Amino acid sequence: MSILTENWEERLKEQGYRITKSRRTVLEVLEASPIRLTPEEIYRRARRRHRKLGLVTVYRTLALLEKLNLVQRVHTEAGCRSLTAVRLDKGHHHHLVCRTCGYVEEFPDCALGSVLRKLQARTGFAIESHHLEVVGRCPKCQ
Amino acid sequence: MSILTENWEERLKEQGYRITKSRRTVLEVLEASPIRLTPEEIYRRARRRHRKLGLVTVYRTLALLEKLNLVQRVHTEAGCRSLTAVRLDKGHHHHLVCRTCGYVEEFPDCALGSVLRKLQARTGFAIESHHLEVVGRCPKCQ
DNA sequence: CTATAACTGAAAATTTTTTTCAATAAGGAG
DNA sequence: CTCCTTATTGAAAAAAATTTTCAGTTATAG
Repeated sequence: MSILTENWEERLKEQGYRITKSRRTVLEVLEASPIRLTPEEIYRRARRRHRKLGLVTVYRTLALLEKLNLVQRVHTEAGCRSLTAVRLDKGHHHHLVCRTCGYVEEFPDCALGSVLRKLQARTGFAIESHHLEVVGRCPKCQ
Repeated sequence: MSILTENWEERLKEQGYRITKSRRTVLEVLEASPIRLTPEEIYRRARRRHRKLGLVTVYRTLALLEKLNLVQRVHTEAGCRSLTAVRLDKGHHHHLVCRTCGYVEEFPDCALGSVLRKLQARTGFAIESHHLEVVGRCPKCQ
């Protein structure tokens, strides 16, 4: 369990949300998975622990966990439906994703500071954020 | 018109595809738009020039143009449905996107070479590609 | 323990995308 | 230019993904 998700209950409570079996289960499923999962996959896995769980609740829970930055969407050319748990509480990080099995690894360093400053100067944009996704094959899938 | 899209007809023909009014119109709509567009938006604009065009054909055409790298998907937190024309034929490039109006600007320099080499060495991944999206507010929207 | 407001599941609705299939049209051969 | 083959198209239907509605349930503050 990561630094971040250790205190997920507090995070929810702080904002007035309740701690429920559905939320706990969805988060546990994502935490336990080294690979990215779609809402449907999360639903199937979560139902093994929580029989009455509905797919709708999975969607709602994912939206909440995403808003609280406990969970993130993984963007790839194949689609942007799957999600992964946020494991580092370092704030800024990106994803290294295996094209074959979906394994996701976080990495904190992107060294884009100076590139973005130049880009901002050149274009006149007020740059607010950026999103980097690195795709390859993990050691097992090579 | 960009270097790339100047010879889109040849590109299609090379691969055995035909040049049709639908394909021409969809590509023209995307080329003429400084902002990213969803399939639905492309359909609405394209129909002004090509009345009988069907939404299905827009989807099929976009899939083809994407495969041929004449068009690209723009990924943002708000969703990954919209597309933009590829304007530079420099090969590698990324997108700077306005959060407010959807204006898209390409930029070629990401300076990630050494970061990716280190990442590959550290993780054992065989890194194949990466995707960077920078979000901000364009000069007009600030 | 109780009250209350958040949360839930099921069903239905909506939105997005894909498939099917008969009709049409692009473009090479002649 | 005309014919022929085959890619392409539009419409309808189907499938897939996501969201809304609503009545019943449950977490938790007091």
